[in-house]
Amino acid sequence: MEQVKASFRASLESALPGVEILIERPKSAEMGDFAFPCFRAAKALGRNPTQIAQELAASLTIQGAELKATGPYLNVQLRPEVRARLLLEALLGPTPYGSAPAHSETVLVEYSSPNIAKLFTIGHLRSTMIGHTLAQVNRYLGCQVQRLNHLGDWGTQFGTLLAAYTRWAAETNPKLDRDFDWAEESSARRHTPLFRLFQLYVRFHQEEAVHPEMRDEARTWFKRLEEGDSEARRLWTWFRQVSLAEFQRIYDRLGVGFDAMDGEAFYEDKMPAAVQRLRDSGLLEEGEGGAFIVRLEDVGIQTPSLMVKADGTTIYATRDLAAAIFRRETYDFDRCIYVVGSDQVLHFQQLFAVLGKLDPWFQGRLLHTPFGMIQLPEGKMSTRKGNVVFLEDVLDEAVTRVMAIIGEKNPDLPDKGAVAEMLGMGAVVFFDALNDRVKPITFTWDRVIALDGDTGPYVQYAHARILSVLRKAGGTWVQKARPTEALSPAIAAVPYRPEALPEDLSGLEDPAAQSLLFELAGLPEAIRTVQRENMATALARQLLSIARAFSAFYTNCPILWAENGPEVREARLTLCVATARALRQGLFLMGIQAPEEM
RNA sequence: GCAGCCGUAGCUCAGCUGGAUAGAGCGUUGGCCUCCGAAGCCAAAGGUCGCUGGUUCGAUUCCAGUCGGCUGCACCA
Repeated sequence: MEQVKASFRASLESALPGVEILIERPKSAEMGDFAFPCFRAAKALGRNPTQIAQELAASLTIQGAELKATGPYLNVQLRPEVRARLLLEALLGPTPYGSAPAHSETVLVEYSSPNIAKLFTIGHLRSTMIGHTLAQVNRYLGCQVQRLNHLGDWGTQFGTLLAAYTRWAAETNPKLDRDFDWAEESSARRHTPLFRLFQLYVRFHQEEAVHPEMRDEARTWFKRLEEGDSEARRLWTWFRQVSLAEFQRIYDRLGVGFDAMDGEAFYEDKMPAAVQRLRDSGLLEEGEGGAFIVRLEDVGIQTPSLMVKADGTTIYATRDLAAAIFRRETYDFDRCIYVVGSDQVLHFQQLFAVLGKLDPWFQGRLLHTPFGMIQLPEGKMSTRKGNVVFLEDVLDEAVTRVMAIIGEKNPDLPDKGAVAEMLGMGAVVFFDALNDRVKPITFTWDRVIALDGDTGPYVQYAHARILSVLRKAGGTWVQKARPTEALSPAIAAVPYRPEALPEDLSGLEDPAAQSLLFELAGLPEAIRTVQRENMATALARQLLSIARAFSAFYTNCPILWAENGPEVREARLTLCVATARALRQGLFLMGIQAPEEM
């Protein structure tokens, strides 16, 4: 495939010296495999693009392909059997399709980053899954990736929690004691210590609205924590432990993992040095009320970055500063991607500006990939106010709905629970990836857990149907579509195993088969788009196109019919194997599993 | 007030660094299971791409302005 493109390019370069050659991918298989728009050439030569296309079509030749001038476009259309041969060779041949050689670029992805002592809401899904996909795709494309979970385990919010706990823990619920065995009741989420802590947190904010003086109480507690007060530290450690146990269960369900879980507290002892560096470089100035700030007007940011509060304590900007400096020393990274909501764009602009002033090394290496918030139909979600949708409720509801459908359509399915879990996660996670990450999402159950149409289960269904055909085909067909080892979140790619191709591929001349091949050809580019744009949309959409093309192929081209002859059967089964692998690989990069039956 | 993001079919959204008839899903209407899984397939209807200018051979895409919506604007994260 790539050789054909290269030879097309070479022919064009010799025919049109001095003209920049940009080869595009046509919109559909009927137009061809490669397209050369002649507009630039026309401008450079001062001639009519349609005429140029016609002349080129007449004068050039490409082995195994037809050159067609369609208006101002010069299209290369491979002969069906050549196209099938080249693409299957690329998909199943000795070299994994679309992979890139490993290179030394080190990419850090900071994502998920939940706050300790709060429950995962549907809002946390976005950072977690976008980050996971970016980590997977960058690793797949050969980068050295470090997955960082910047836990929100420090800050004034802990003052709030400590104040709330010491005020009301005993009266609210005697069982919410520091010695409470959280494992005892962990099955009932609404009764876990984490949920009770969450309730205390909400209550404090409610009462604080009436009694503003309580705010000082929280601030004092945080100061005690920051100064190393033993009681504050002891409670903090317990809060953290309880929270992490809860978080881990959700990460396990989503198949998400991390290489480092250093939270904000980890950087606590690294902040003084960071602040001192700012001071030494003359960037730190005293602002209103005795706080210390870095002015950024000269780089177009009117709001200064506050680094030390008037009471001498730190702020999240200080911790992000220390974290970036630490990460430079630890990883010597080429890129650091912060997957954080779009409500924090200003914060990251400030942070990057401060770091850039402090050390030009940081310039161009830091990237904030913002994403839109999830809102409820009635407005913004607020943990403090308590009107939130918990992520685990959404995951559970998705699984429940899938179970109901399985009970109706495939009641004899073995291992229903595991399959329902894969499909439920698939629905929720795929939905998150489907659209541009910067756009806000209004949460409704039916949207987020849709199971028909452009959804994860649609792609999973196509995969399951392929496996069903391969099972019926017998022999080793199923093995060919299976990975060689169990998949885990720690690896970025489904293990690759080359396959020999049949001699005769005439069974793939049908337009539906050709169309499927065309969509499969688009997968590597979609994966590179994910890396370039730092969002999974292109990959999710390409998988849908492949699944759709497969469904059409499946209904139009009988695979197992004996009257077709063994050559046709083998060619179509081989295409099935290639499709199953592509779907499984693509879903896996997104953190979605593909069951063989559903 | 200043800054950023977003306005594409009834609804939810794609549209790849400007380019071939603007594409999907949901919903609506009508077809398709005595042959591989109907969680599916096929077809129809539905759009002056918010508005006005500008750049260009060519703008949904780039620029300016304008209207509408969302977000942020120092001691929360």
